[in-house]
Amino acid sequence: MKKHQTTIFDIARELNISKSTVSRALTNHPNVNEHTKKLVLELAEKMDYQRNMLAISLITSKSNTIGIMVPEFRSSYFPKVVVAAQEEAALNGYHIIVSQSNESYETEVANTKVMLASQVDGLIVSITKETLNFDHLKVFQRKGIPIVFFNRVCEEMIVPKVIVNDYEGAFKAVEHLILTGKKRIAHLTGPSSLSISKKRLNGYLDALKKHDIPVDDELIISYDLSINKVNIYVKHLLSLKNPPDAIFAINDPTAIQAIQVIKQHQLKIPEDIAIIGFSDDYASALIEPSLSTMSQPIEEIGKSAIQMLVEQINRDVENWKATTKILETELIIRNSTVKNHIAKY
Amino acid sequence: MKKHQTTIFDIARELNISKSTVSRALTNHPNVNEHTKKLVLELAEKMDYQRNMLAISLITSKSNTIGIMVPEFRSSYFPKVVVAAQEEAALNGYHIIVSQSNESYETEVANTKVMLASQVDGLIVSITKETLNFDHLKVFQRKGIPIVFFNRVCEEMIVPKVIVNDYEGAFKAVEHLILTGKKRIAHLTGPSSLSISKKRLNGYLDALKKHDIPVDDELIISYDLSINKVNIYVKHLLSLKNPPDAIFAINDPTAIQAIQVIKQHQLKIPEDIAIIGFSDDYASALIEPSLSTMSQPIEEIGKSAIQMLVEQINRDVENWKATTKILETELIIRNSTVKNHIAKY
DNA sequence: CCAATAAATGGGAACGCTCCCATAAAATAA
DNA sequence: TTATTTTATGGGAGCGTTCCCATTTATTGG
Repeated sequence: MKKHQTTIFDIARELNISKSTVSRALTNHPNVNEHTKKLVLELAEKMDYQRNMLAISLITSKSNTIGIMVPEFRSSYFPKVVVAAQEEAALNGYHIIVSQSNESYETEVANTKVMLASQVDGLIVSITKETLNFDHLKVFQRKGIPIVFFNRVCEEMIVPKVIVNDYEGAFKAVEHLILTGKKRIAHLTGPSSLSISKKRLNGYLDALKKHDIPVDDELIISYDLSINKVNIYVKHLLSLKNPPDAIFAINDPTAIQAIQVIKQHQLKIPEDIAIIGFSDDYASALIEPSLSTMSQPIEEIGKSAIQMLVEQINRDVENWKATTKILETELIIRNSTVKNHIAKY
Repeated sequence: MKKHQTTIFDIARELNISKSTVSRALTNHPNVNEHTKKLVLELAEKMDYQRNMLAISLITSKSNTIGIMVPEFRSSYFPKVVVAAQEEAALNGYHIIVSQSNESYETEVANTKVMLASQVDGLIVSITKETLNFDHLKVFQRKGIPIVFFNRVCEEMIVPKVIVNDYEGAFKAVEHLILTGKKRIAHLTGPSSLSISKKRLNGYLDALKKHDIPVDDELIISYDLSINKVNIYVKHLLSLKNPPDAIFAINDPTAIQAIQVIKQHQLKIPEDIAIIGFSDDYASALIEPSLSTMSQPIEEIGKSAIQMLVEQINRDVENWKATTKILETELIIRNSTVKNHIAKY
């Protein structure tokens, strides 16, 4: 049980002045006697006084808190975004409260209530793979609390978004595989409810089309992103009568898992089968063989999302903007697609 | 600018009843007419009502917020702890606010003020490598706000702590190197201000002593944990007239970096030089050669810290306990110390 | 049918602070 | 010296709740 915390009233009593004067001294208000101010400041220090942001937030109806909602923390992607967002938020005088929904729609909805109750001034969110209904997020718009989406965005809501050019990233990844001579390229993708799945799939399809490679539905596997299932699907691909000579995985964890399976099958990477991922996770450069991938500017994503959110927070609801910031991806060639490639990084 | 948020007063006005009745309906108080309650609940739902935790926290002087202070987010260790802590906190009805001090004492002190102003109910903290004075943390004790340390603890403060058995972990790691036949074992350690550095160093020394291996100060390098400096020190070690045949690194990022350098020097791992780390980072199993390491129960650490903190929060200050929970490490043998070892994991 | 008890409701204070308005004290102008 | 401005201070309301006490309304017993 917390003790009584020193309040401006305690200081006022001690100094025999009014709480108003103490408040002024503490907030650097011009109308205070320098001497009084000094006394107050010294006593405040001595009494371990710390202003109660709860009370201030209540008055100003501004909590200086930004909520961050992410679907999971298993891959390194979301933790990295959160870290970058936290830093940028701090620079802007906000602190963050983070909720993670474990890819569950129900949890996401529940977390939404917590955010509301905590009086967040704004929200940056990446939805779960299950989220199809967005009423729980639209509440925020109605209440005049801005939202910025990143990575996994809601297409039907007209709000700011920060994404990477998934289509083009996928296109470049697949084209890279083609240019290294691969002809039967499989694609391990996520659920079609996520726009990133759709966009990356389209990039994949269009790259094949451009190079006149026929699309084989057998080689396109859409799964729920639970990493332990990758084994099954990769084994399945390898067991086809006409197996793929390359795999484009929707993200690096998937690709890394695929590499493990392929190594167990004694196949040579990239000669027998090449692999490319998406996101450039920390481990991708370290794994053997090192993983070619499309890098995303993850820190930039977290930072931009916060910046766009802070702008919205400071705007009246009528002046809300709904710009979508599209960041570019970059092809990182490593040994999983090109033997003995000397990596830039 | 946020709009006016629905309050119990708005609901009361609409229904022509008093705010007290609305409050009772909303909090499941026994003394409300079932019918009134139903009306209130329905209208609350319709008006997107959400209780204002700020106001409630102000009254109850309980914010249901736990502060987490960590020194950095570059290694995967602290993010993992934070994620685990967040989950456990949520289970206990708390949300967390995280601050990261970037290994700066000044920032740590500043963050401390934010925590206080945010009225956290408790704090779990791992100090920076620079922190030698603990006044900023002792304030919390005086105010009756409990602290639990983890990983990098403050020895002079008598509060609960969650650590791993660093001494024994180091001892086992070094003994493992000795048992694989290594005789000149270097140690890359952190600054001596951190108790983990001291304890791991002692484990290292005692393991050598037990096996009658002379200590060579030339082989013990203490550095500030900025990962880019590892290159310099490892190169230095390799250039010695009598270079080491093994390295025990204080943590996995250091070990991984060391592996990169050693590979550049065309030395064979583990034949020419073996490496062992500490913590079992995600990348350690994936790197080539895979890294032997002492695994720590990271999730367990975050979870325990929160549990111990919550217990303290619910106790009166006079009954505060100061138990130290020591978790065990486990030797994970991989290819950086034993050629072609079939890993358990 | 009226007193006594139970159930339901209303109103005020309080949490710690800021902000506005009123007042008091000091400094300047007439 | 008195009026006027400036500077410094005090007091009250309000932010959105909960909690306590008082009051009203409904229910039960004699």
